[in-house]
Amino acid sequence: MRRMTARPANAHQARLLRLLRDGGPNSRAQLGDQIDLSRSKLAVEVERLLETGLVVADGLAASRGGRRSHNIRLAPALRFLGVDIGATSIDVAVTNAELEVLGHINQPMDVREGPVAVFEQVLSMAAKLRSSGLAEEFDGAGIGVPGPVRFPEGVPVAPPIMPGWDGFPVREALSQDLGCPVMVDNDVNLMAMGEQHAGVARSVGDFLCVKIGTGIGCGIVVGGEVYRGTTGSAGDIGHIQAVPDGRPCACGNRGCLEAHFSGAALARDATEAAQQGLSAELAARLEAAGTLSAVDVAAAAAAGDATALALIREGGNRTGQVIAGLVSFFNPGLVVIGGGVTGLGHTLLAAIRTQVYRQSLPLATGNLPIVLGELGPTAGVIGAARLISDHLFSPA
Amino acid sequence: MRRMTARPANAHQARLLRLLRDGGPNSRAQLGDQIDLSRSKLAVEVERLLETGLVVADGLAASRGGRRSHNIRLAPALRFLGVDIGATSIDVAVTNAELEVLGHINQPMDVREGPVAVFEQVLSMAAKLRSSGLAEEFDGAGIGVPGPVRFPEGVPVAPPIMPGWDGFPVREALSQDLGCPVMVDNDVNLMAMGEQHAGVARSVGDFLCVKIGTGIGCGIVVGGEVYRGTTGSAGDIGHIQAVPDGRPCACGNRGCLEAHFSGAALARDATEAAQQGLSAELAARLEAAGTLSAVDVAAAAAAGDATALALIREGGNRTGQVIAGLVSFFNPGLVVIGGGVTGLGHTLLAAIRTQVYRQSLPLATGNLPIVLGELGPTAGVIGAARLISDHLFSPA
DNA sequence: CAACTTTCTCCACTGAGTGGACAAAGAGAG
DNA sequence: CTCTCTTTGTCCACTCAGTGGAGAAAGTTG
Repeated sequence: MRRMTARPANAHQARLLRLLRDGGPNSRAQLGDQIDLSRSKLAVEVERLLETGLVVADGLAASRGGRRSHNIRLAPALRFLGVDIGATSIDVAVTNAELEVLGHINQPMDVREGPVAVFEQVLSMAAKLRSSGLAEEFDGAGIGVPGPVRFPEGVPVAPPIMPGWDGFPVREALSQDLGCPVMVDNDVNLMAMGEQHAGVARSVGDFLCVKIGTGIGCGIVVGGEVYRGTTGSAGDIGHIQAVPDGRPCACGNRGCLEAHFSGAALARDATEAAQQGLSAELAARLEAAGTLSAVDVAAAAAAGDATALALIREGGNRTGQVIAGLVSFFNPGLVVIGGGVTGLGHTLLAAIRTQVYRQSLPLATGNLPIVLGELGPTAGVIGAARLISDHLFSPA
Repeated sequence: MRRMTARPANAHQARLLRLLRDGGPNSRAQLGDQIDLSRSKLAVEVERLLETGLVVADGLAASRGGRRSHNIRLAPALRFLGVDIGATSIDVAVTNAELEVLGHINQPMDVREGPVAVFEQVLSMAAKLRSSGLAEEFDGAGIGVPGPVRFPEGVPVAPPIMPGWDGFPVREALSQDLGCPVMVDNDVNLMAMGEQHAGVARSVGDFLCVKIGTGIGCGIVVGGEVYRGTTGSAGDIGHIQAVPDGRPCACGNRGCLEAHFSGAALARDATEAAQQGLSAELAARLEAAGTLSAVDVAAAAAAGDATALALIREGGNRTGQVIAGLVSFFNPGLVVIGGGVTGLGHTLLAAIRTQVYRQSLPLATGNLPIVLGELGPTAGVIGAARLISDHLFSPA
């Protein structure tokens, strides 16, 4: 089953694998410039990696005025599977060892159906990708779930929106089914890793990645590493109080951010507004579809509907207030906004920025970019692939 | 001048020095159990440390059924200076290499007098400790200032309550004056390091340390290391909005936590209450002293004054709400409450606990102790000594 | 073809670290 | 007191990671 039987034997080899993953194919000489090793030692370690098959030398590069270099690259047949389980859909992608997405499919789904039903879908999607010729087998898989995870074991804990998943051995089950190593993490953390690897957060050490979808979560990256907290629930900002004595939330409290702004809350507020006759635009869409979603609000806003715009702005203000607090506390070098609601675009971003720049101190905001994620739905799957590759490209 | 000329030559030696600092005197055999080195190699490194004089072997320990062991300990003459500059007072202490406080003095002061005047006081306090025979010279000094610091350079940046300190080269100036290496940090971070080294936070990897004094700040420890943020302002929670459209704050905004609860805010509110005739107890104290401070409120509360208790409770609730948000976000393993206002004791702690346990999700609070710091004013100076010893006990 | 670059390989040498043998020094049993 | 066992510390030969220099291989430029 499992194909990538070899693992780097020491820290040098792990380092080399990551350099090749992040920097693409390279000559020995170029690798030598990026790693603190003599040419001799480097050659030895590369040789060993070639023996294991993790790395191949294919062809000669063009000369740069001297002897032509051998191109060293990660084994081109290596394949990682990235799975991003949201509240209402599944994303599955195949990547090569450089974490480039070779194929990506998406399906609607409801997490509340429980892990067994969801895994069936994931496996059939993986099979579909495999049968399309993108991969024979997978060398590793990363998977994100929309709730807190006990990271070392790869098991969800007390996930509010995923009844039936509590304690389910996701890592072990999927590893059995796929016949390869698996790592599990919170979906928000994977989005952060994705934007860090291939998106807006490259070369930023400390940043926050706020994902606004059905719920709201926040990935925290400290010194280039995802911070998960003591019990794996770090970044769970959806239940921070945004409005004193505000709307009741599913968690039992009142005024939680998530109760006031999220995909679900926005749909609810838009429906209310339509029923109260506040917006002809929204009412028409409700009439047509029978139900409203965040996408409808985005469309209405794009069409210039004042009510829709006001809803987005208010939600952005709430979110911005909470983020302002987090910025004061955490002093990040970057804030990334992502998730399904980014379809709301710059109206949302402007509202968030206004609040943060107004409320936080200049020292924290002076040089703080607040930007939309640039990878969209691929952030999660790339992050998932990166998670497992980080694991496999570390000393055994 | 400088006495501790030697520094550990490699990571092993640094590790050994820290083991001896944190675990006290030890035999070679016991050290071997705590470090991943063969006895032979260990003996070599210990021998080298003995040669440098950083470490001494004095006497034999009692036998445990075999050959008696030599006691290896850090040079008993090593002395660190810990300085904690608050808004209204200075704490200075001398410690030995194990960071035990040998002498500690405190003086009232006003940071707004500027760095030159304050440093004069610090130096005279240090001289006093020296002349009392506790130290001949200092091998290193750590200093905490009540504002953000550019850590690598040891320079305060844009400190709101310390006009005149912005950009002042604290590290370099003090190093010149004392003739020893100096490290500078935010006072709150030092308090966190102190409680981590010798207080309630031993053996906790991720925790928050909230210091409520003239202002409010929060030390953040991630994986045993202080997290300082991108510009050194991490943990600056005093200006998180606690009350929408609340009291005006010195920073220009409204409703900042610090404007509603802090030593200064409490004094102001108590004075108002006394003048409005809400509390005979507070009015009497105001009459007697001409002015009220947080200490008066604490005393009135201890005497059972309802108004004072209400003020403390309300402040605790505000603070607790903010901390609840931080707990959701950061998912710490411990929250420590410290600073001058801890004199308010369990009324304050109870209010904070109530808010946090009520508002944050069970997964984050399930096993979360919220406790008062156990070191009081020595936390800062111990943290300062630890800061410089961490620096000196690292490979050169 | 000569001169110069760049890349890669080979090899002798250094030095960190290991593990086992053994010496030193004590406790406890008979 | 002697013998055995335990604990601590020292010594030494050996392994292996890593270095740096010499030089071969394979180009470009003039």
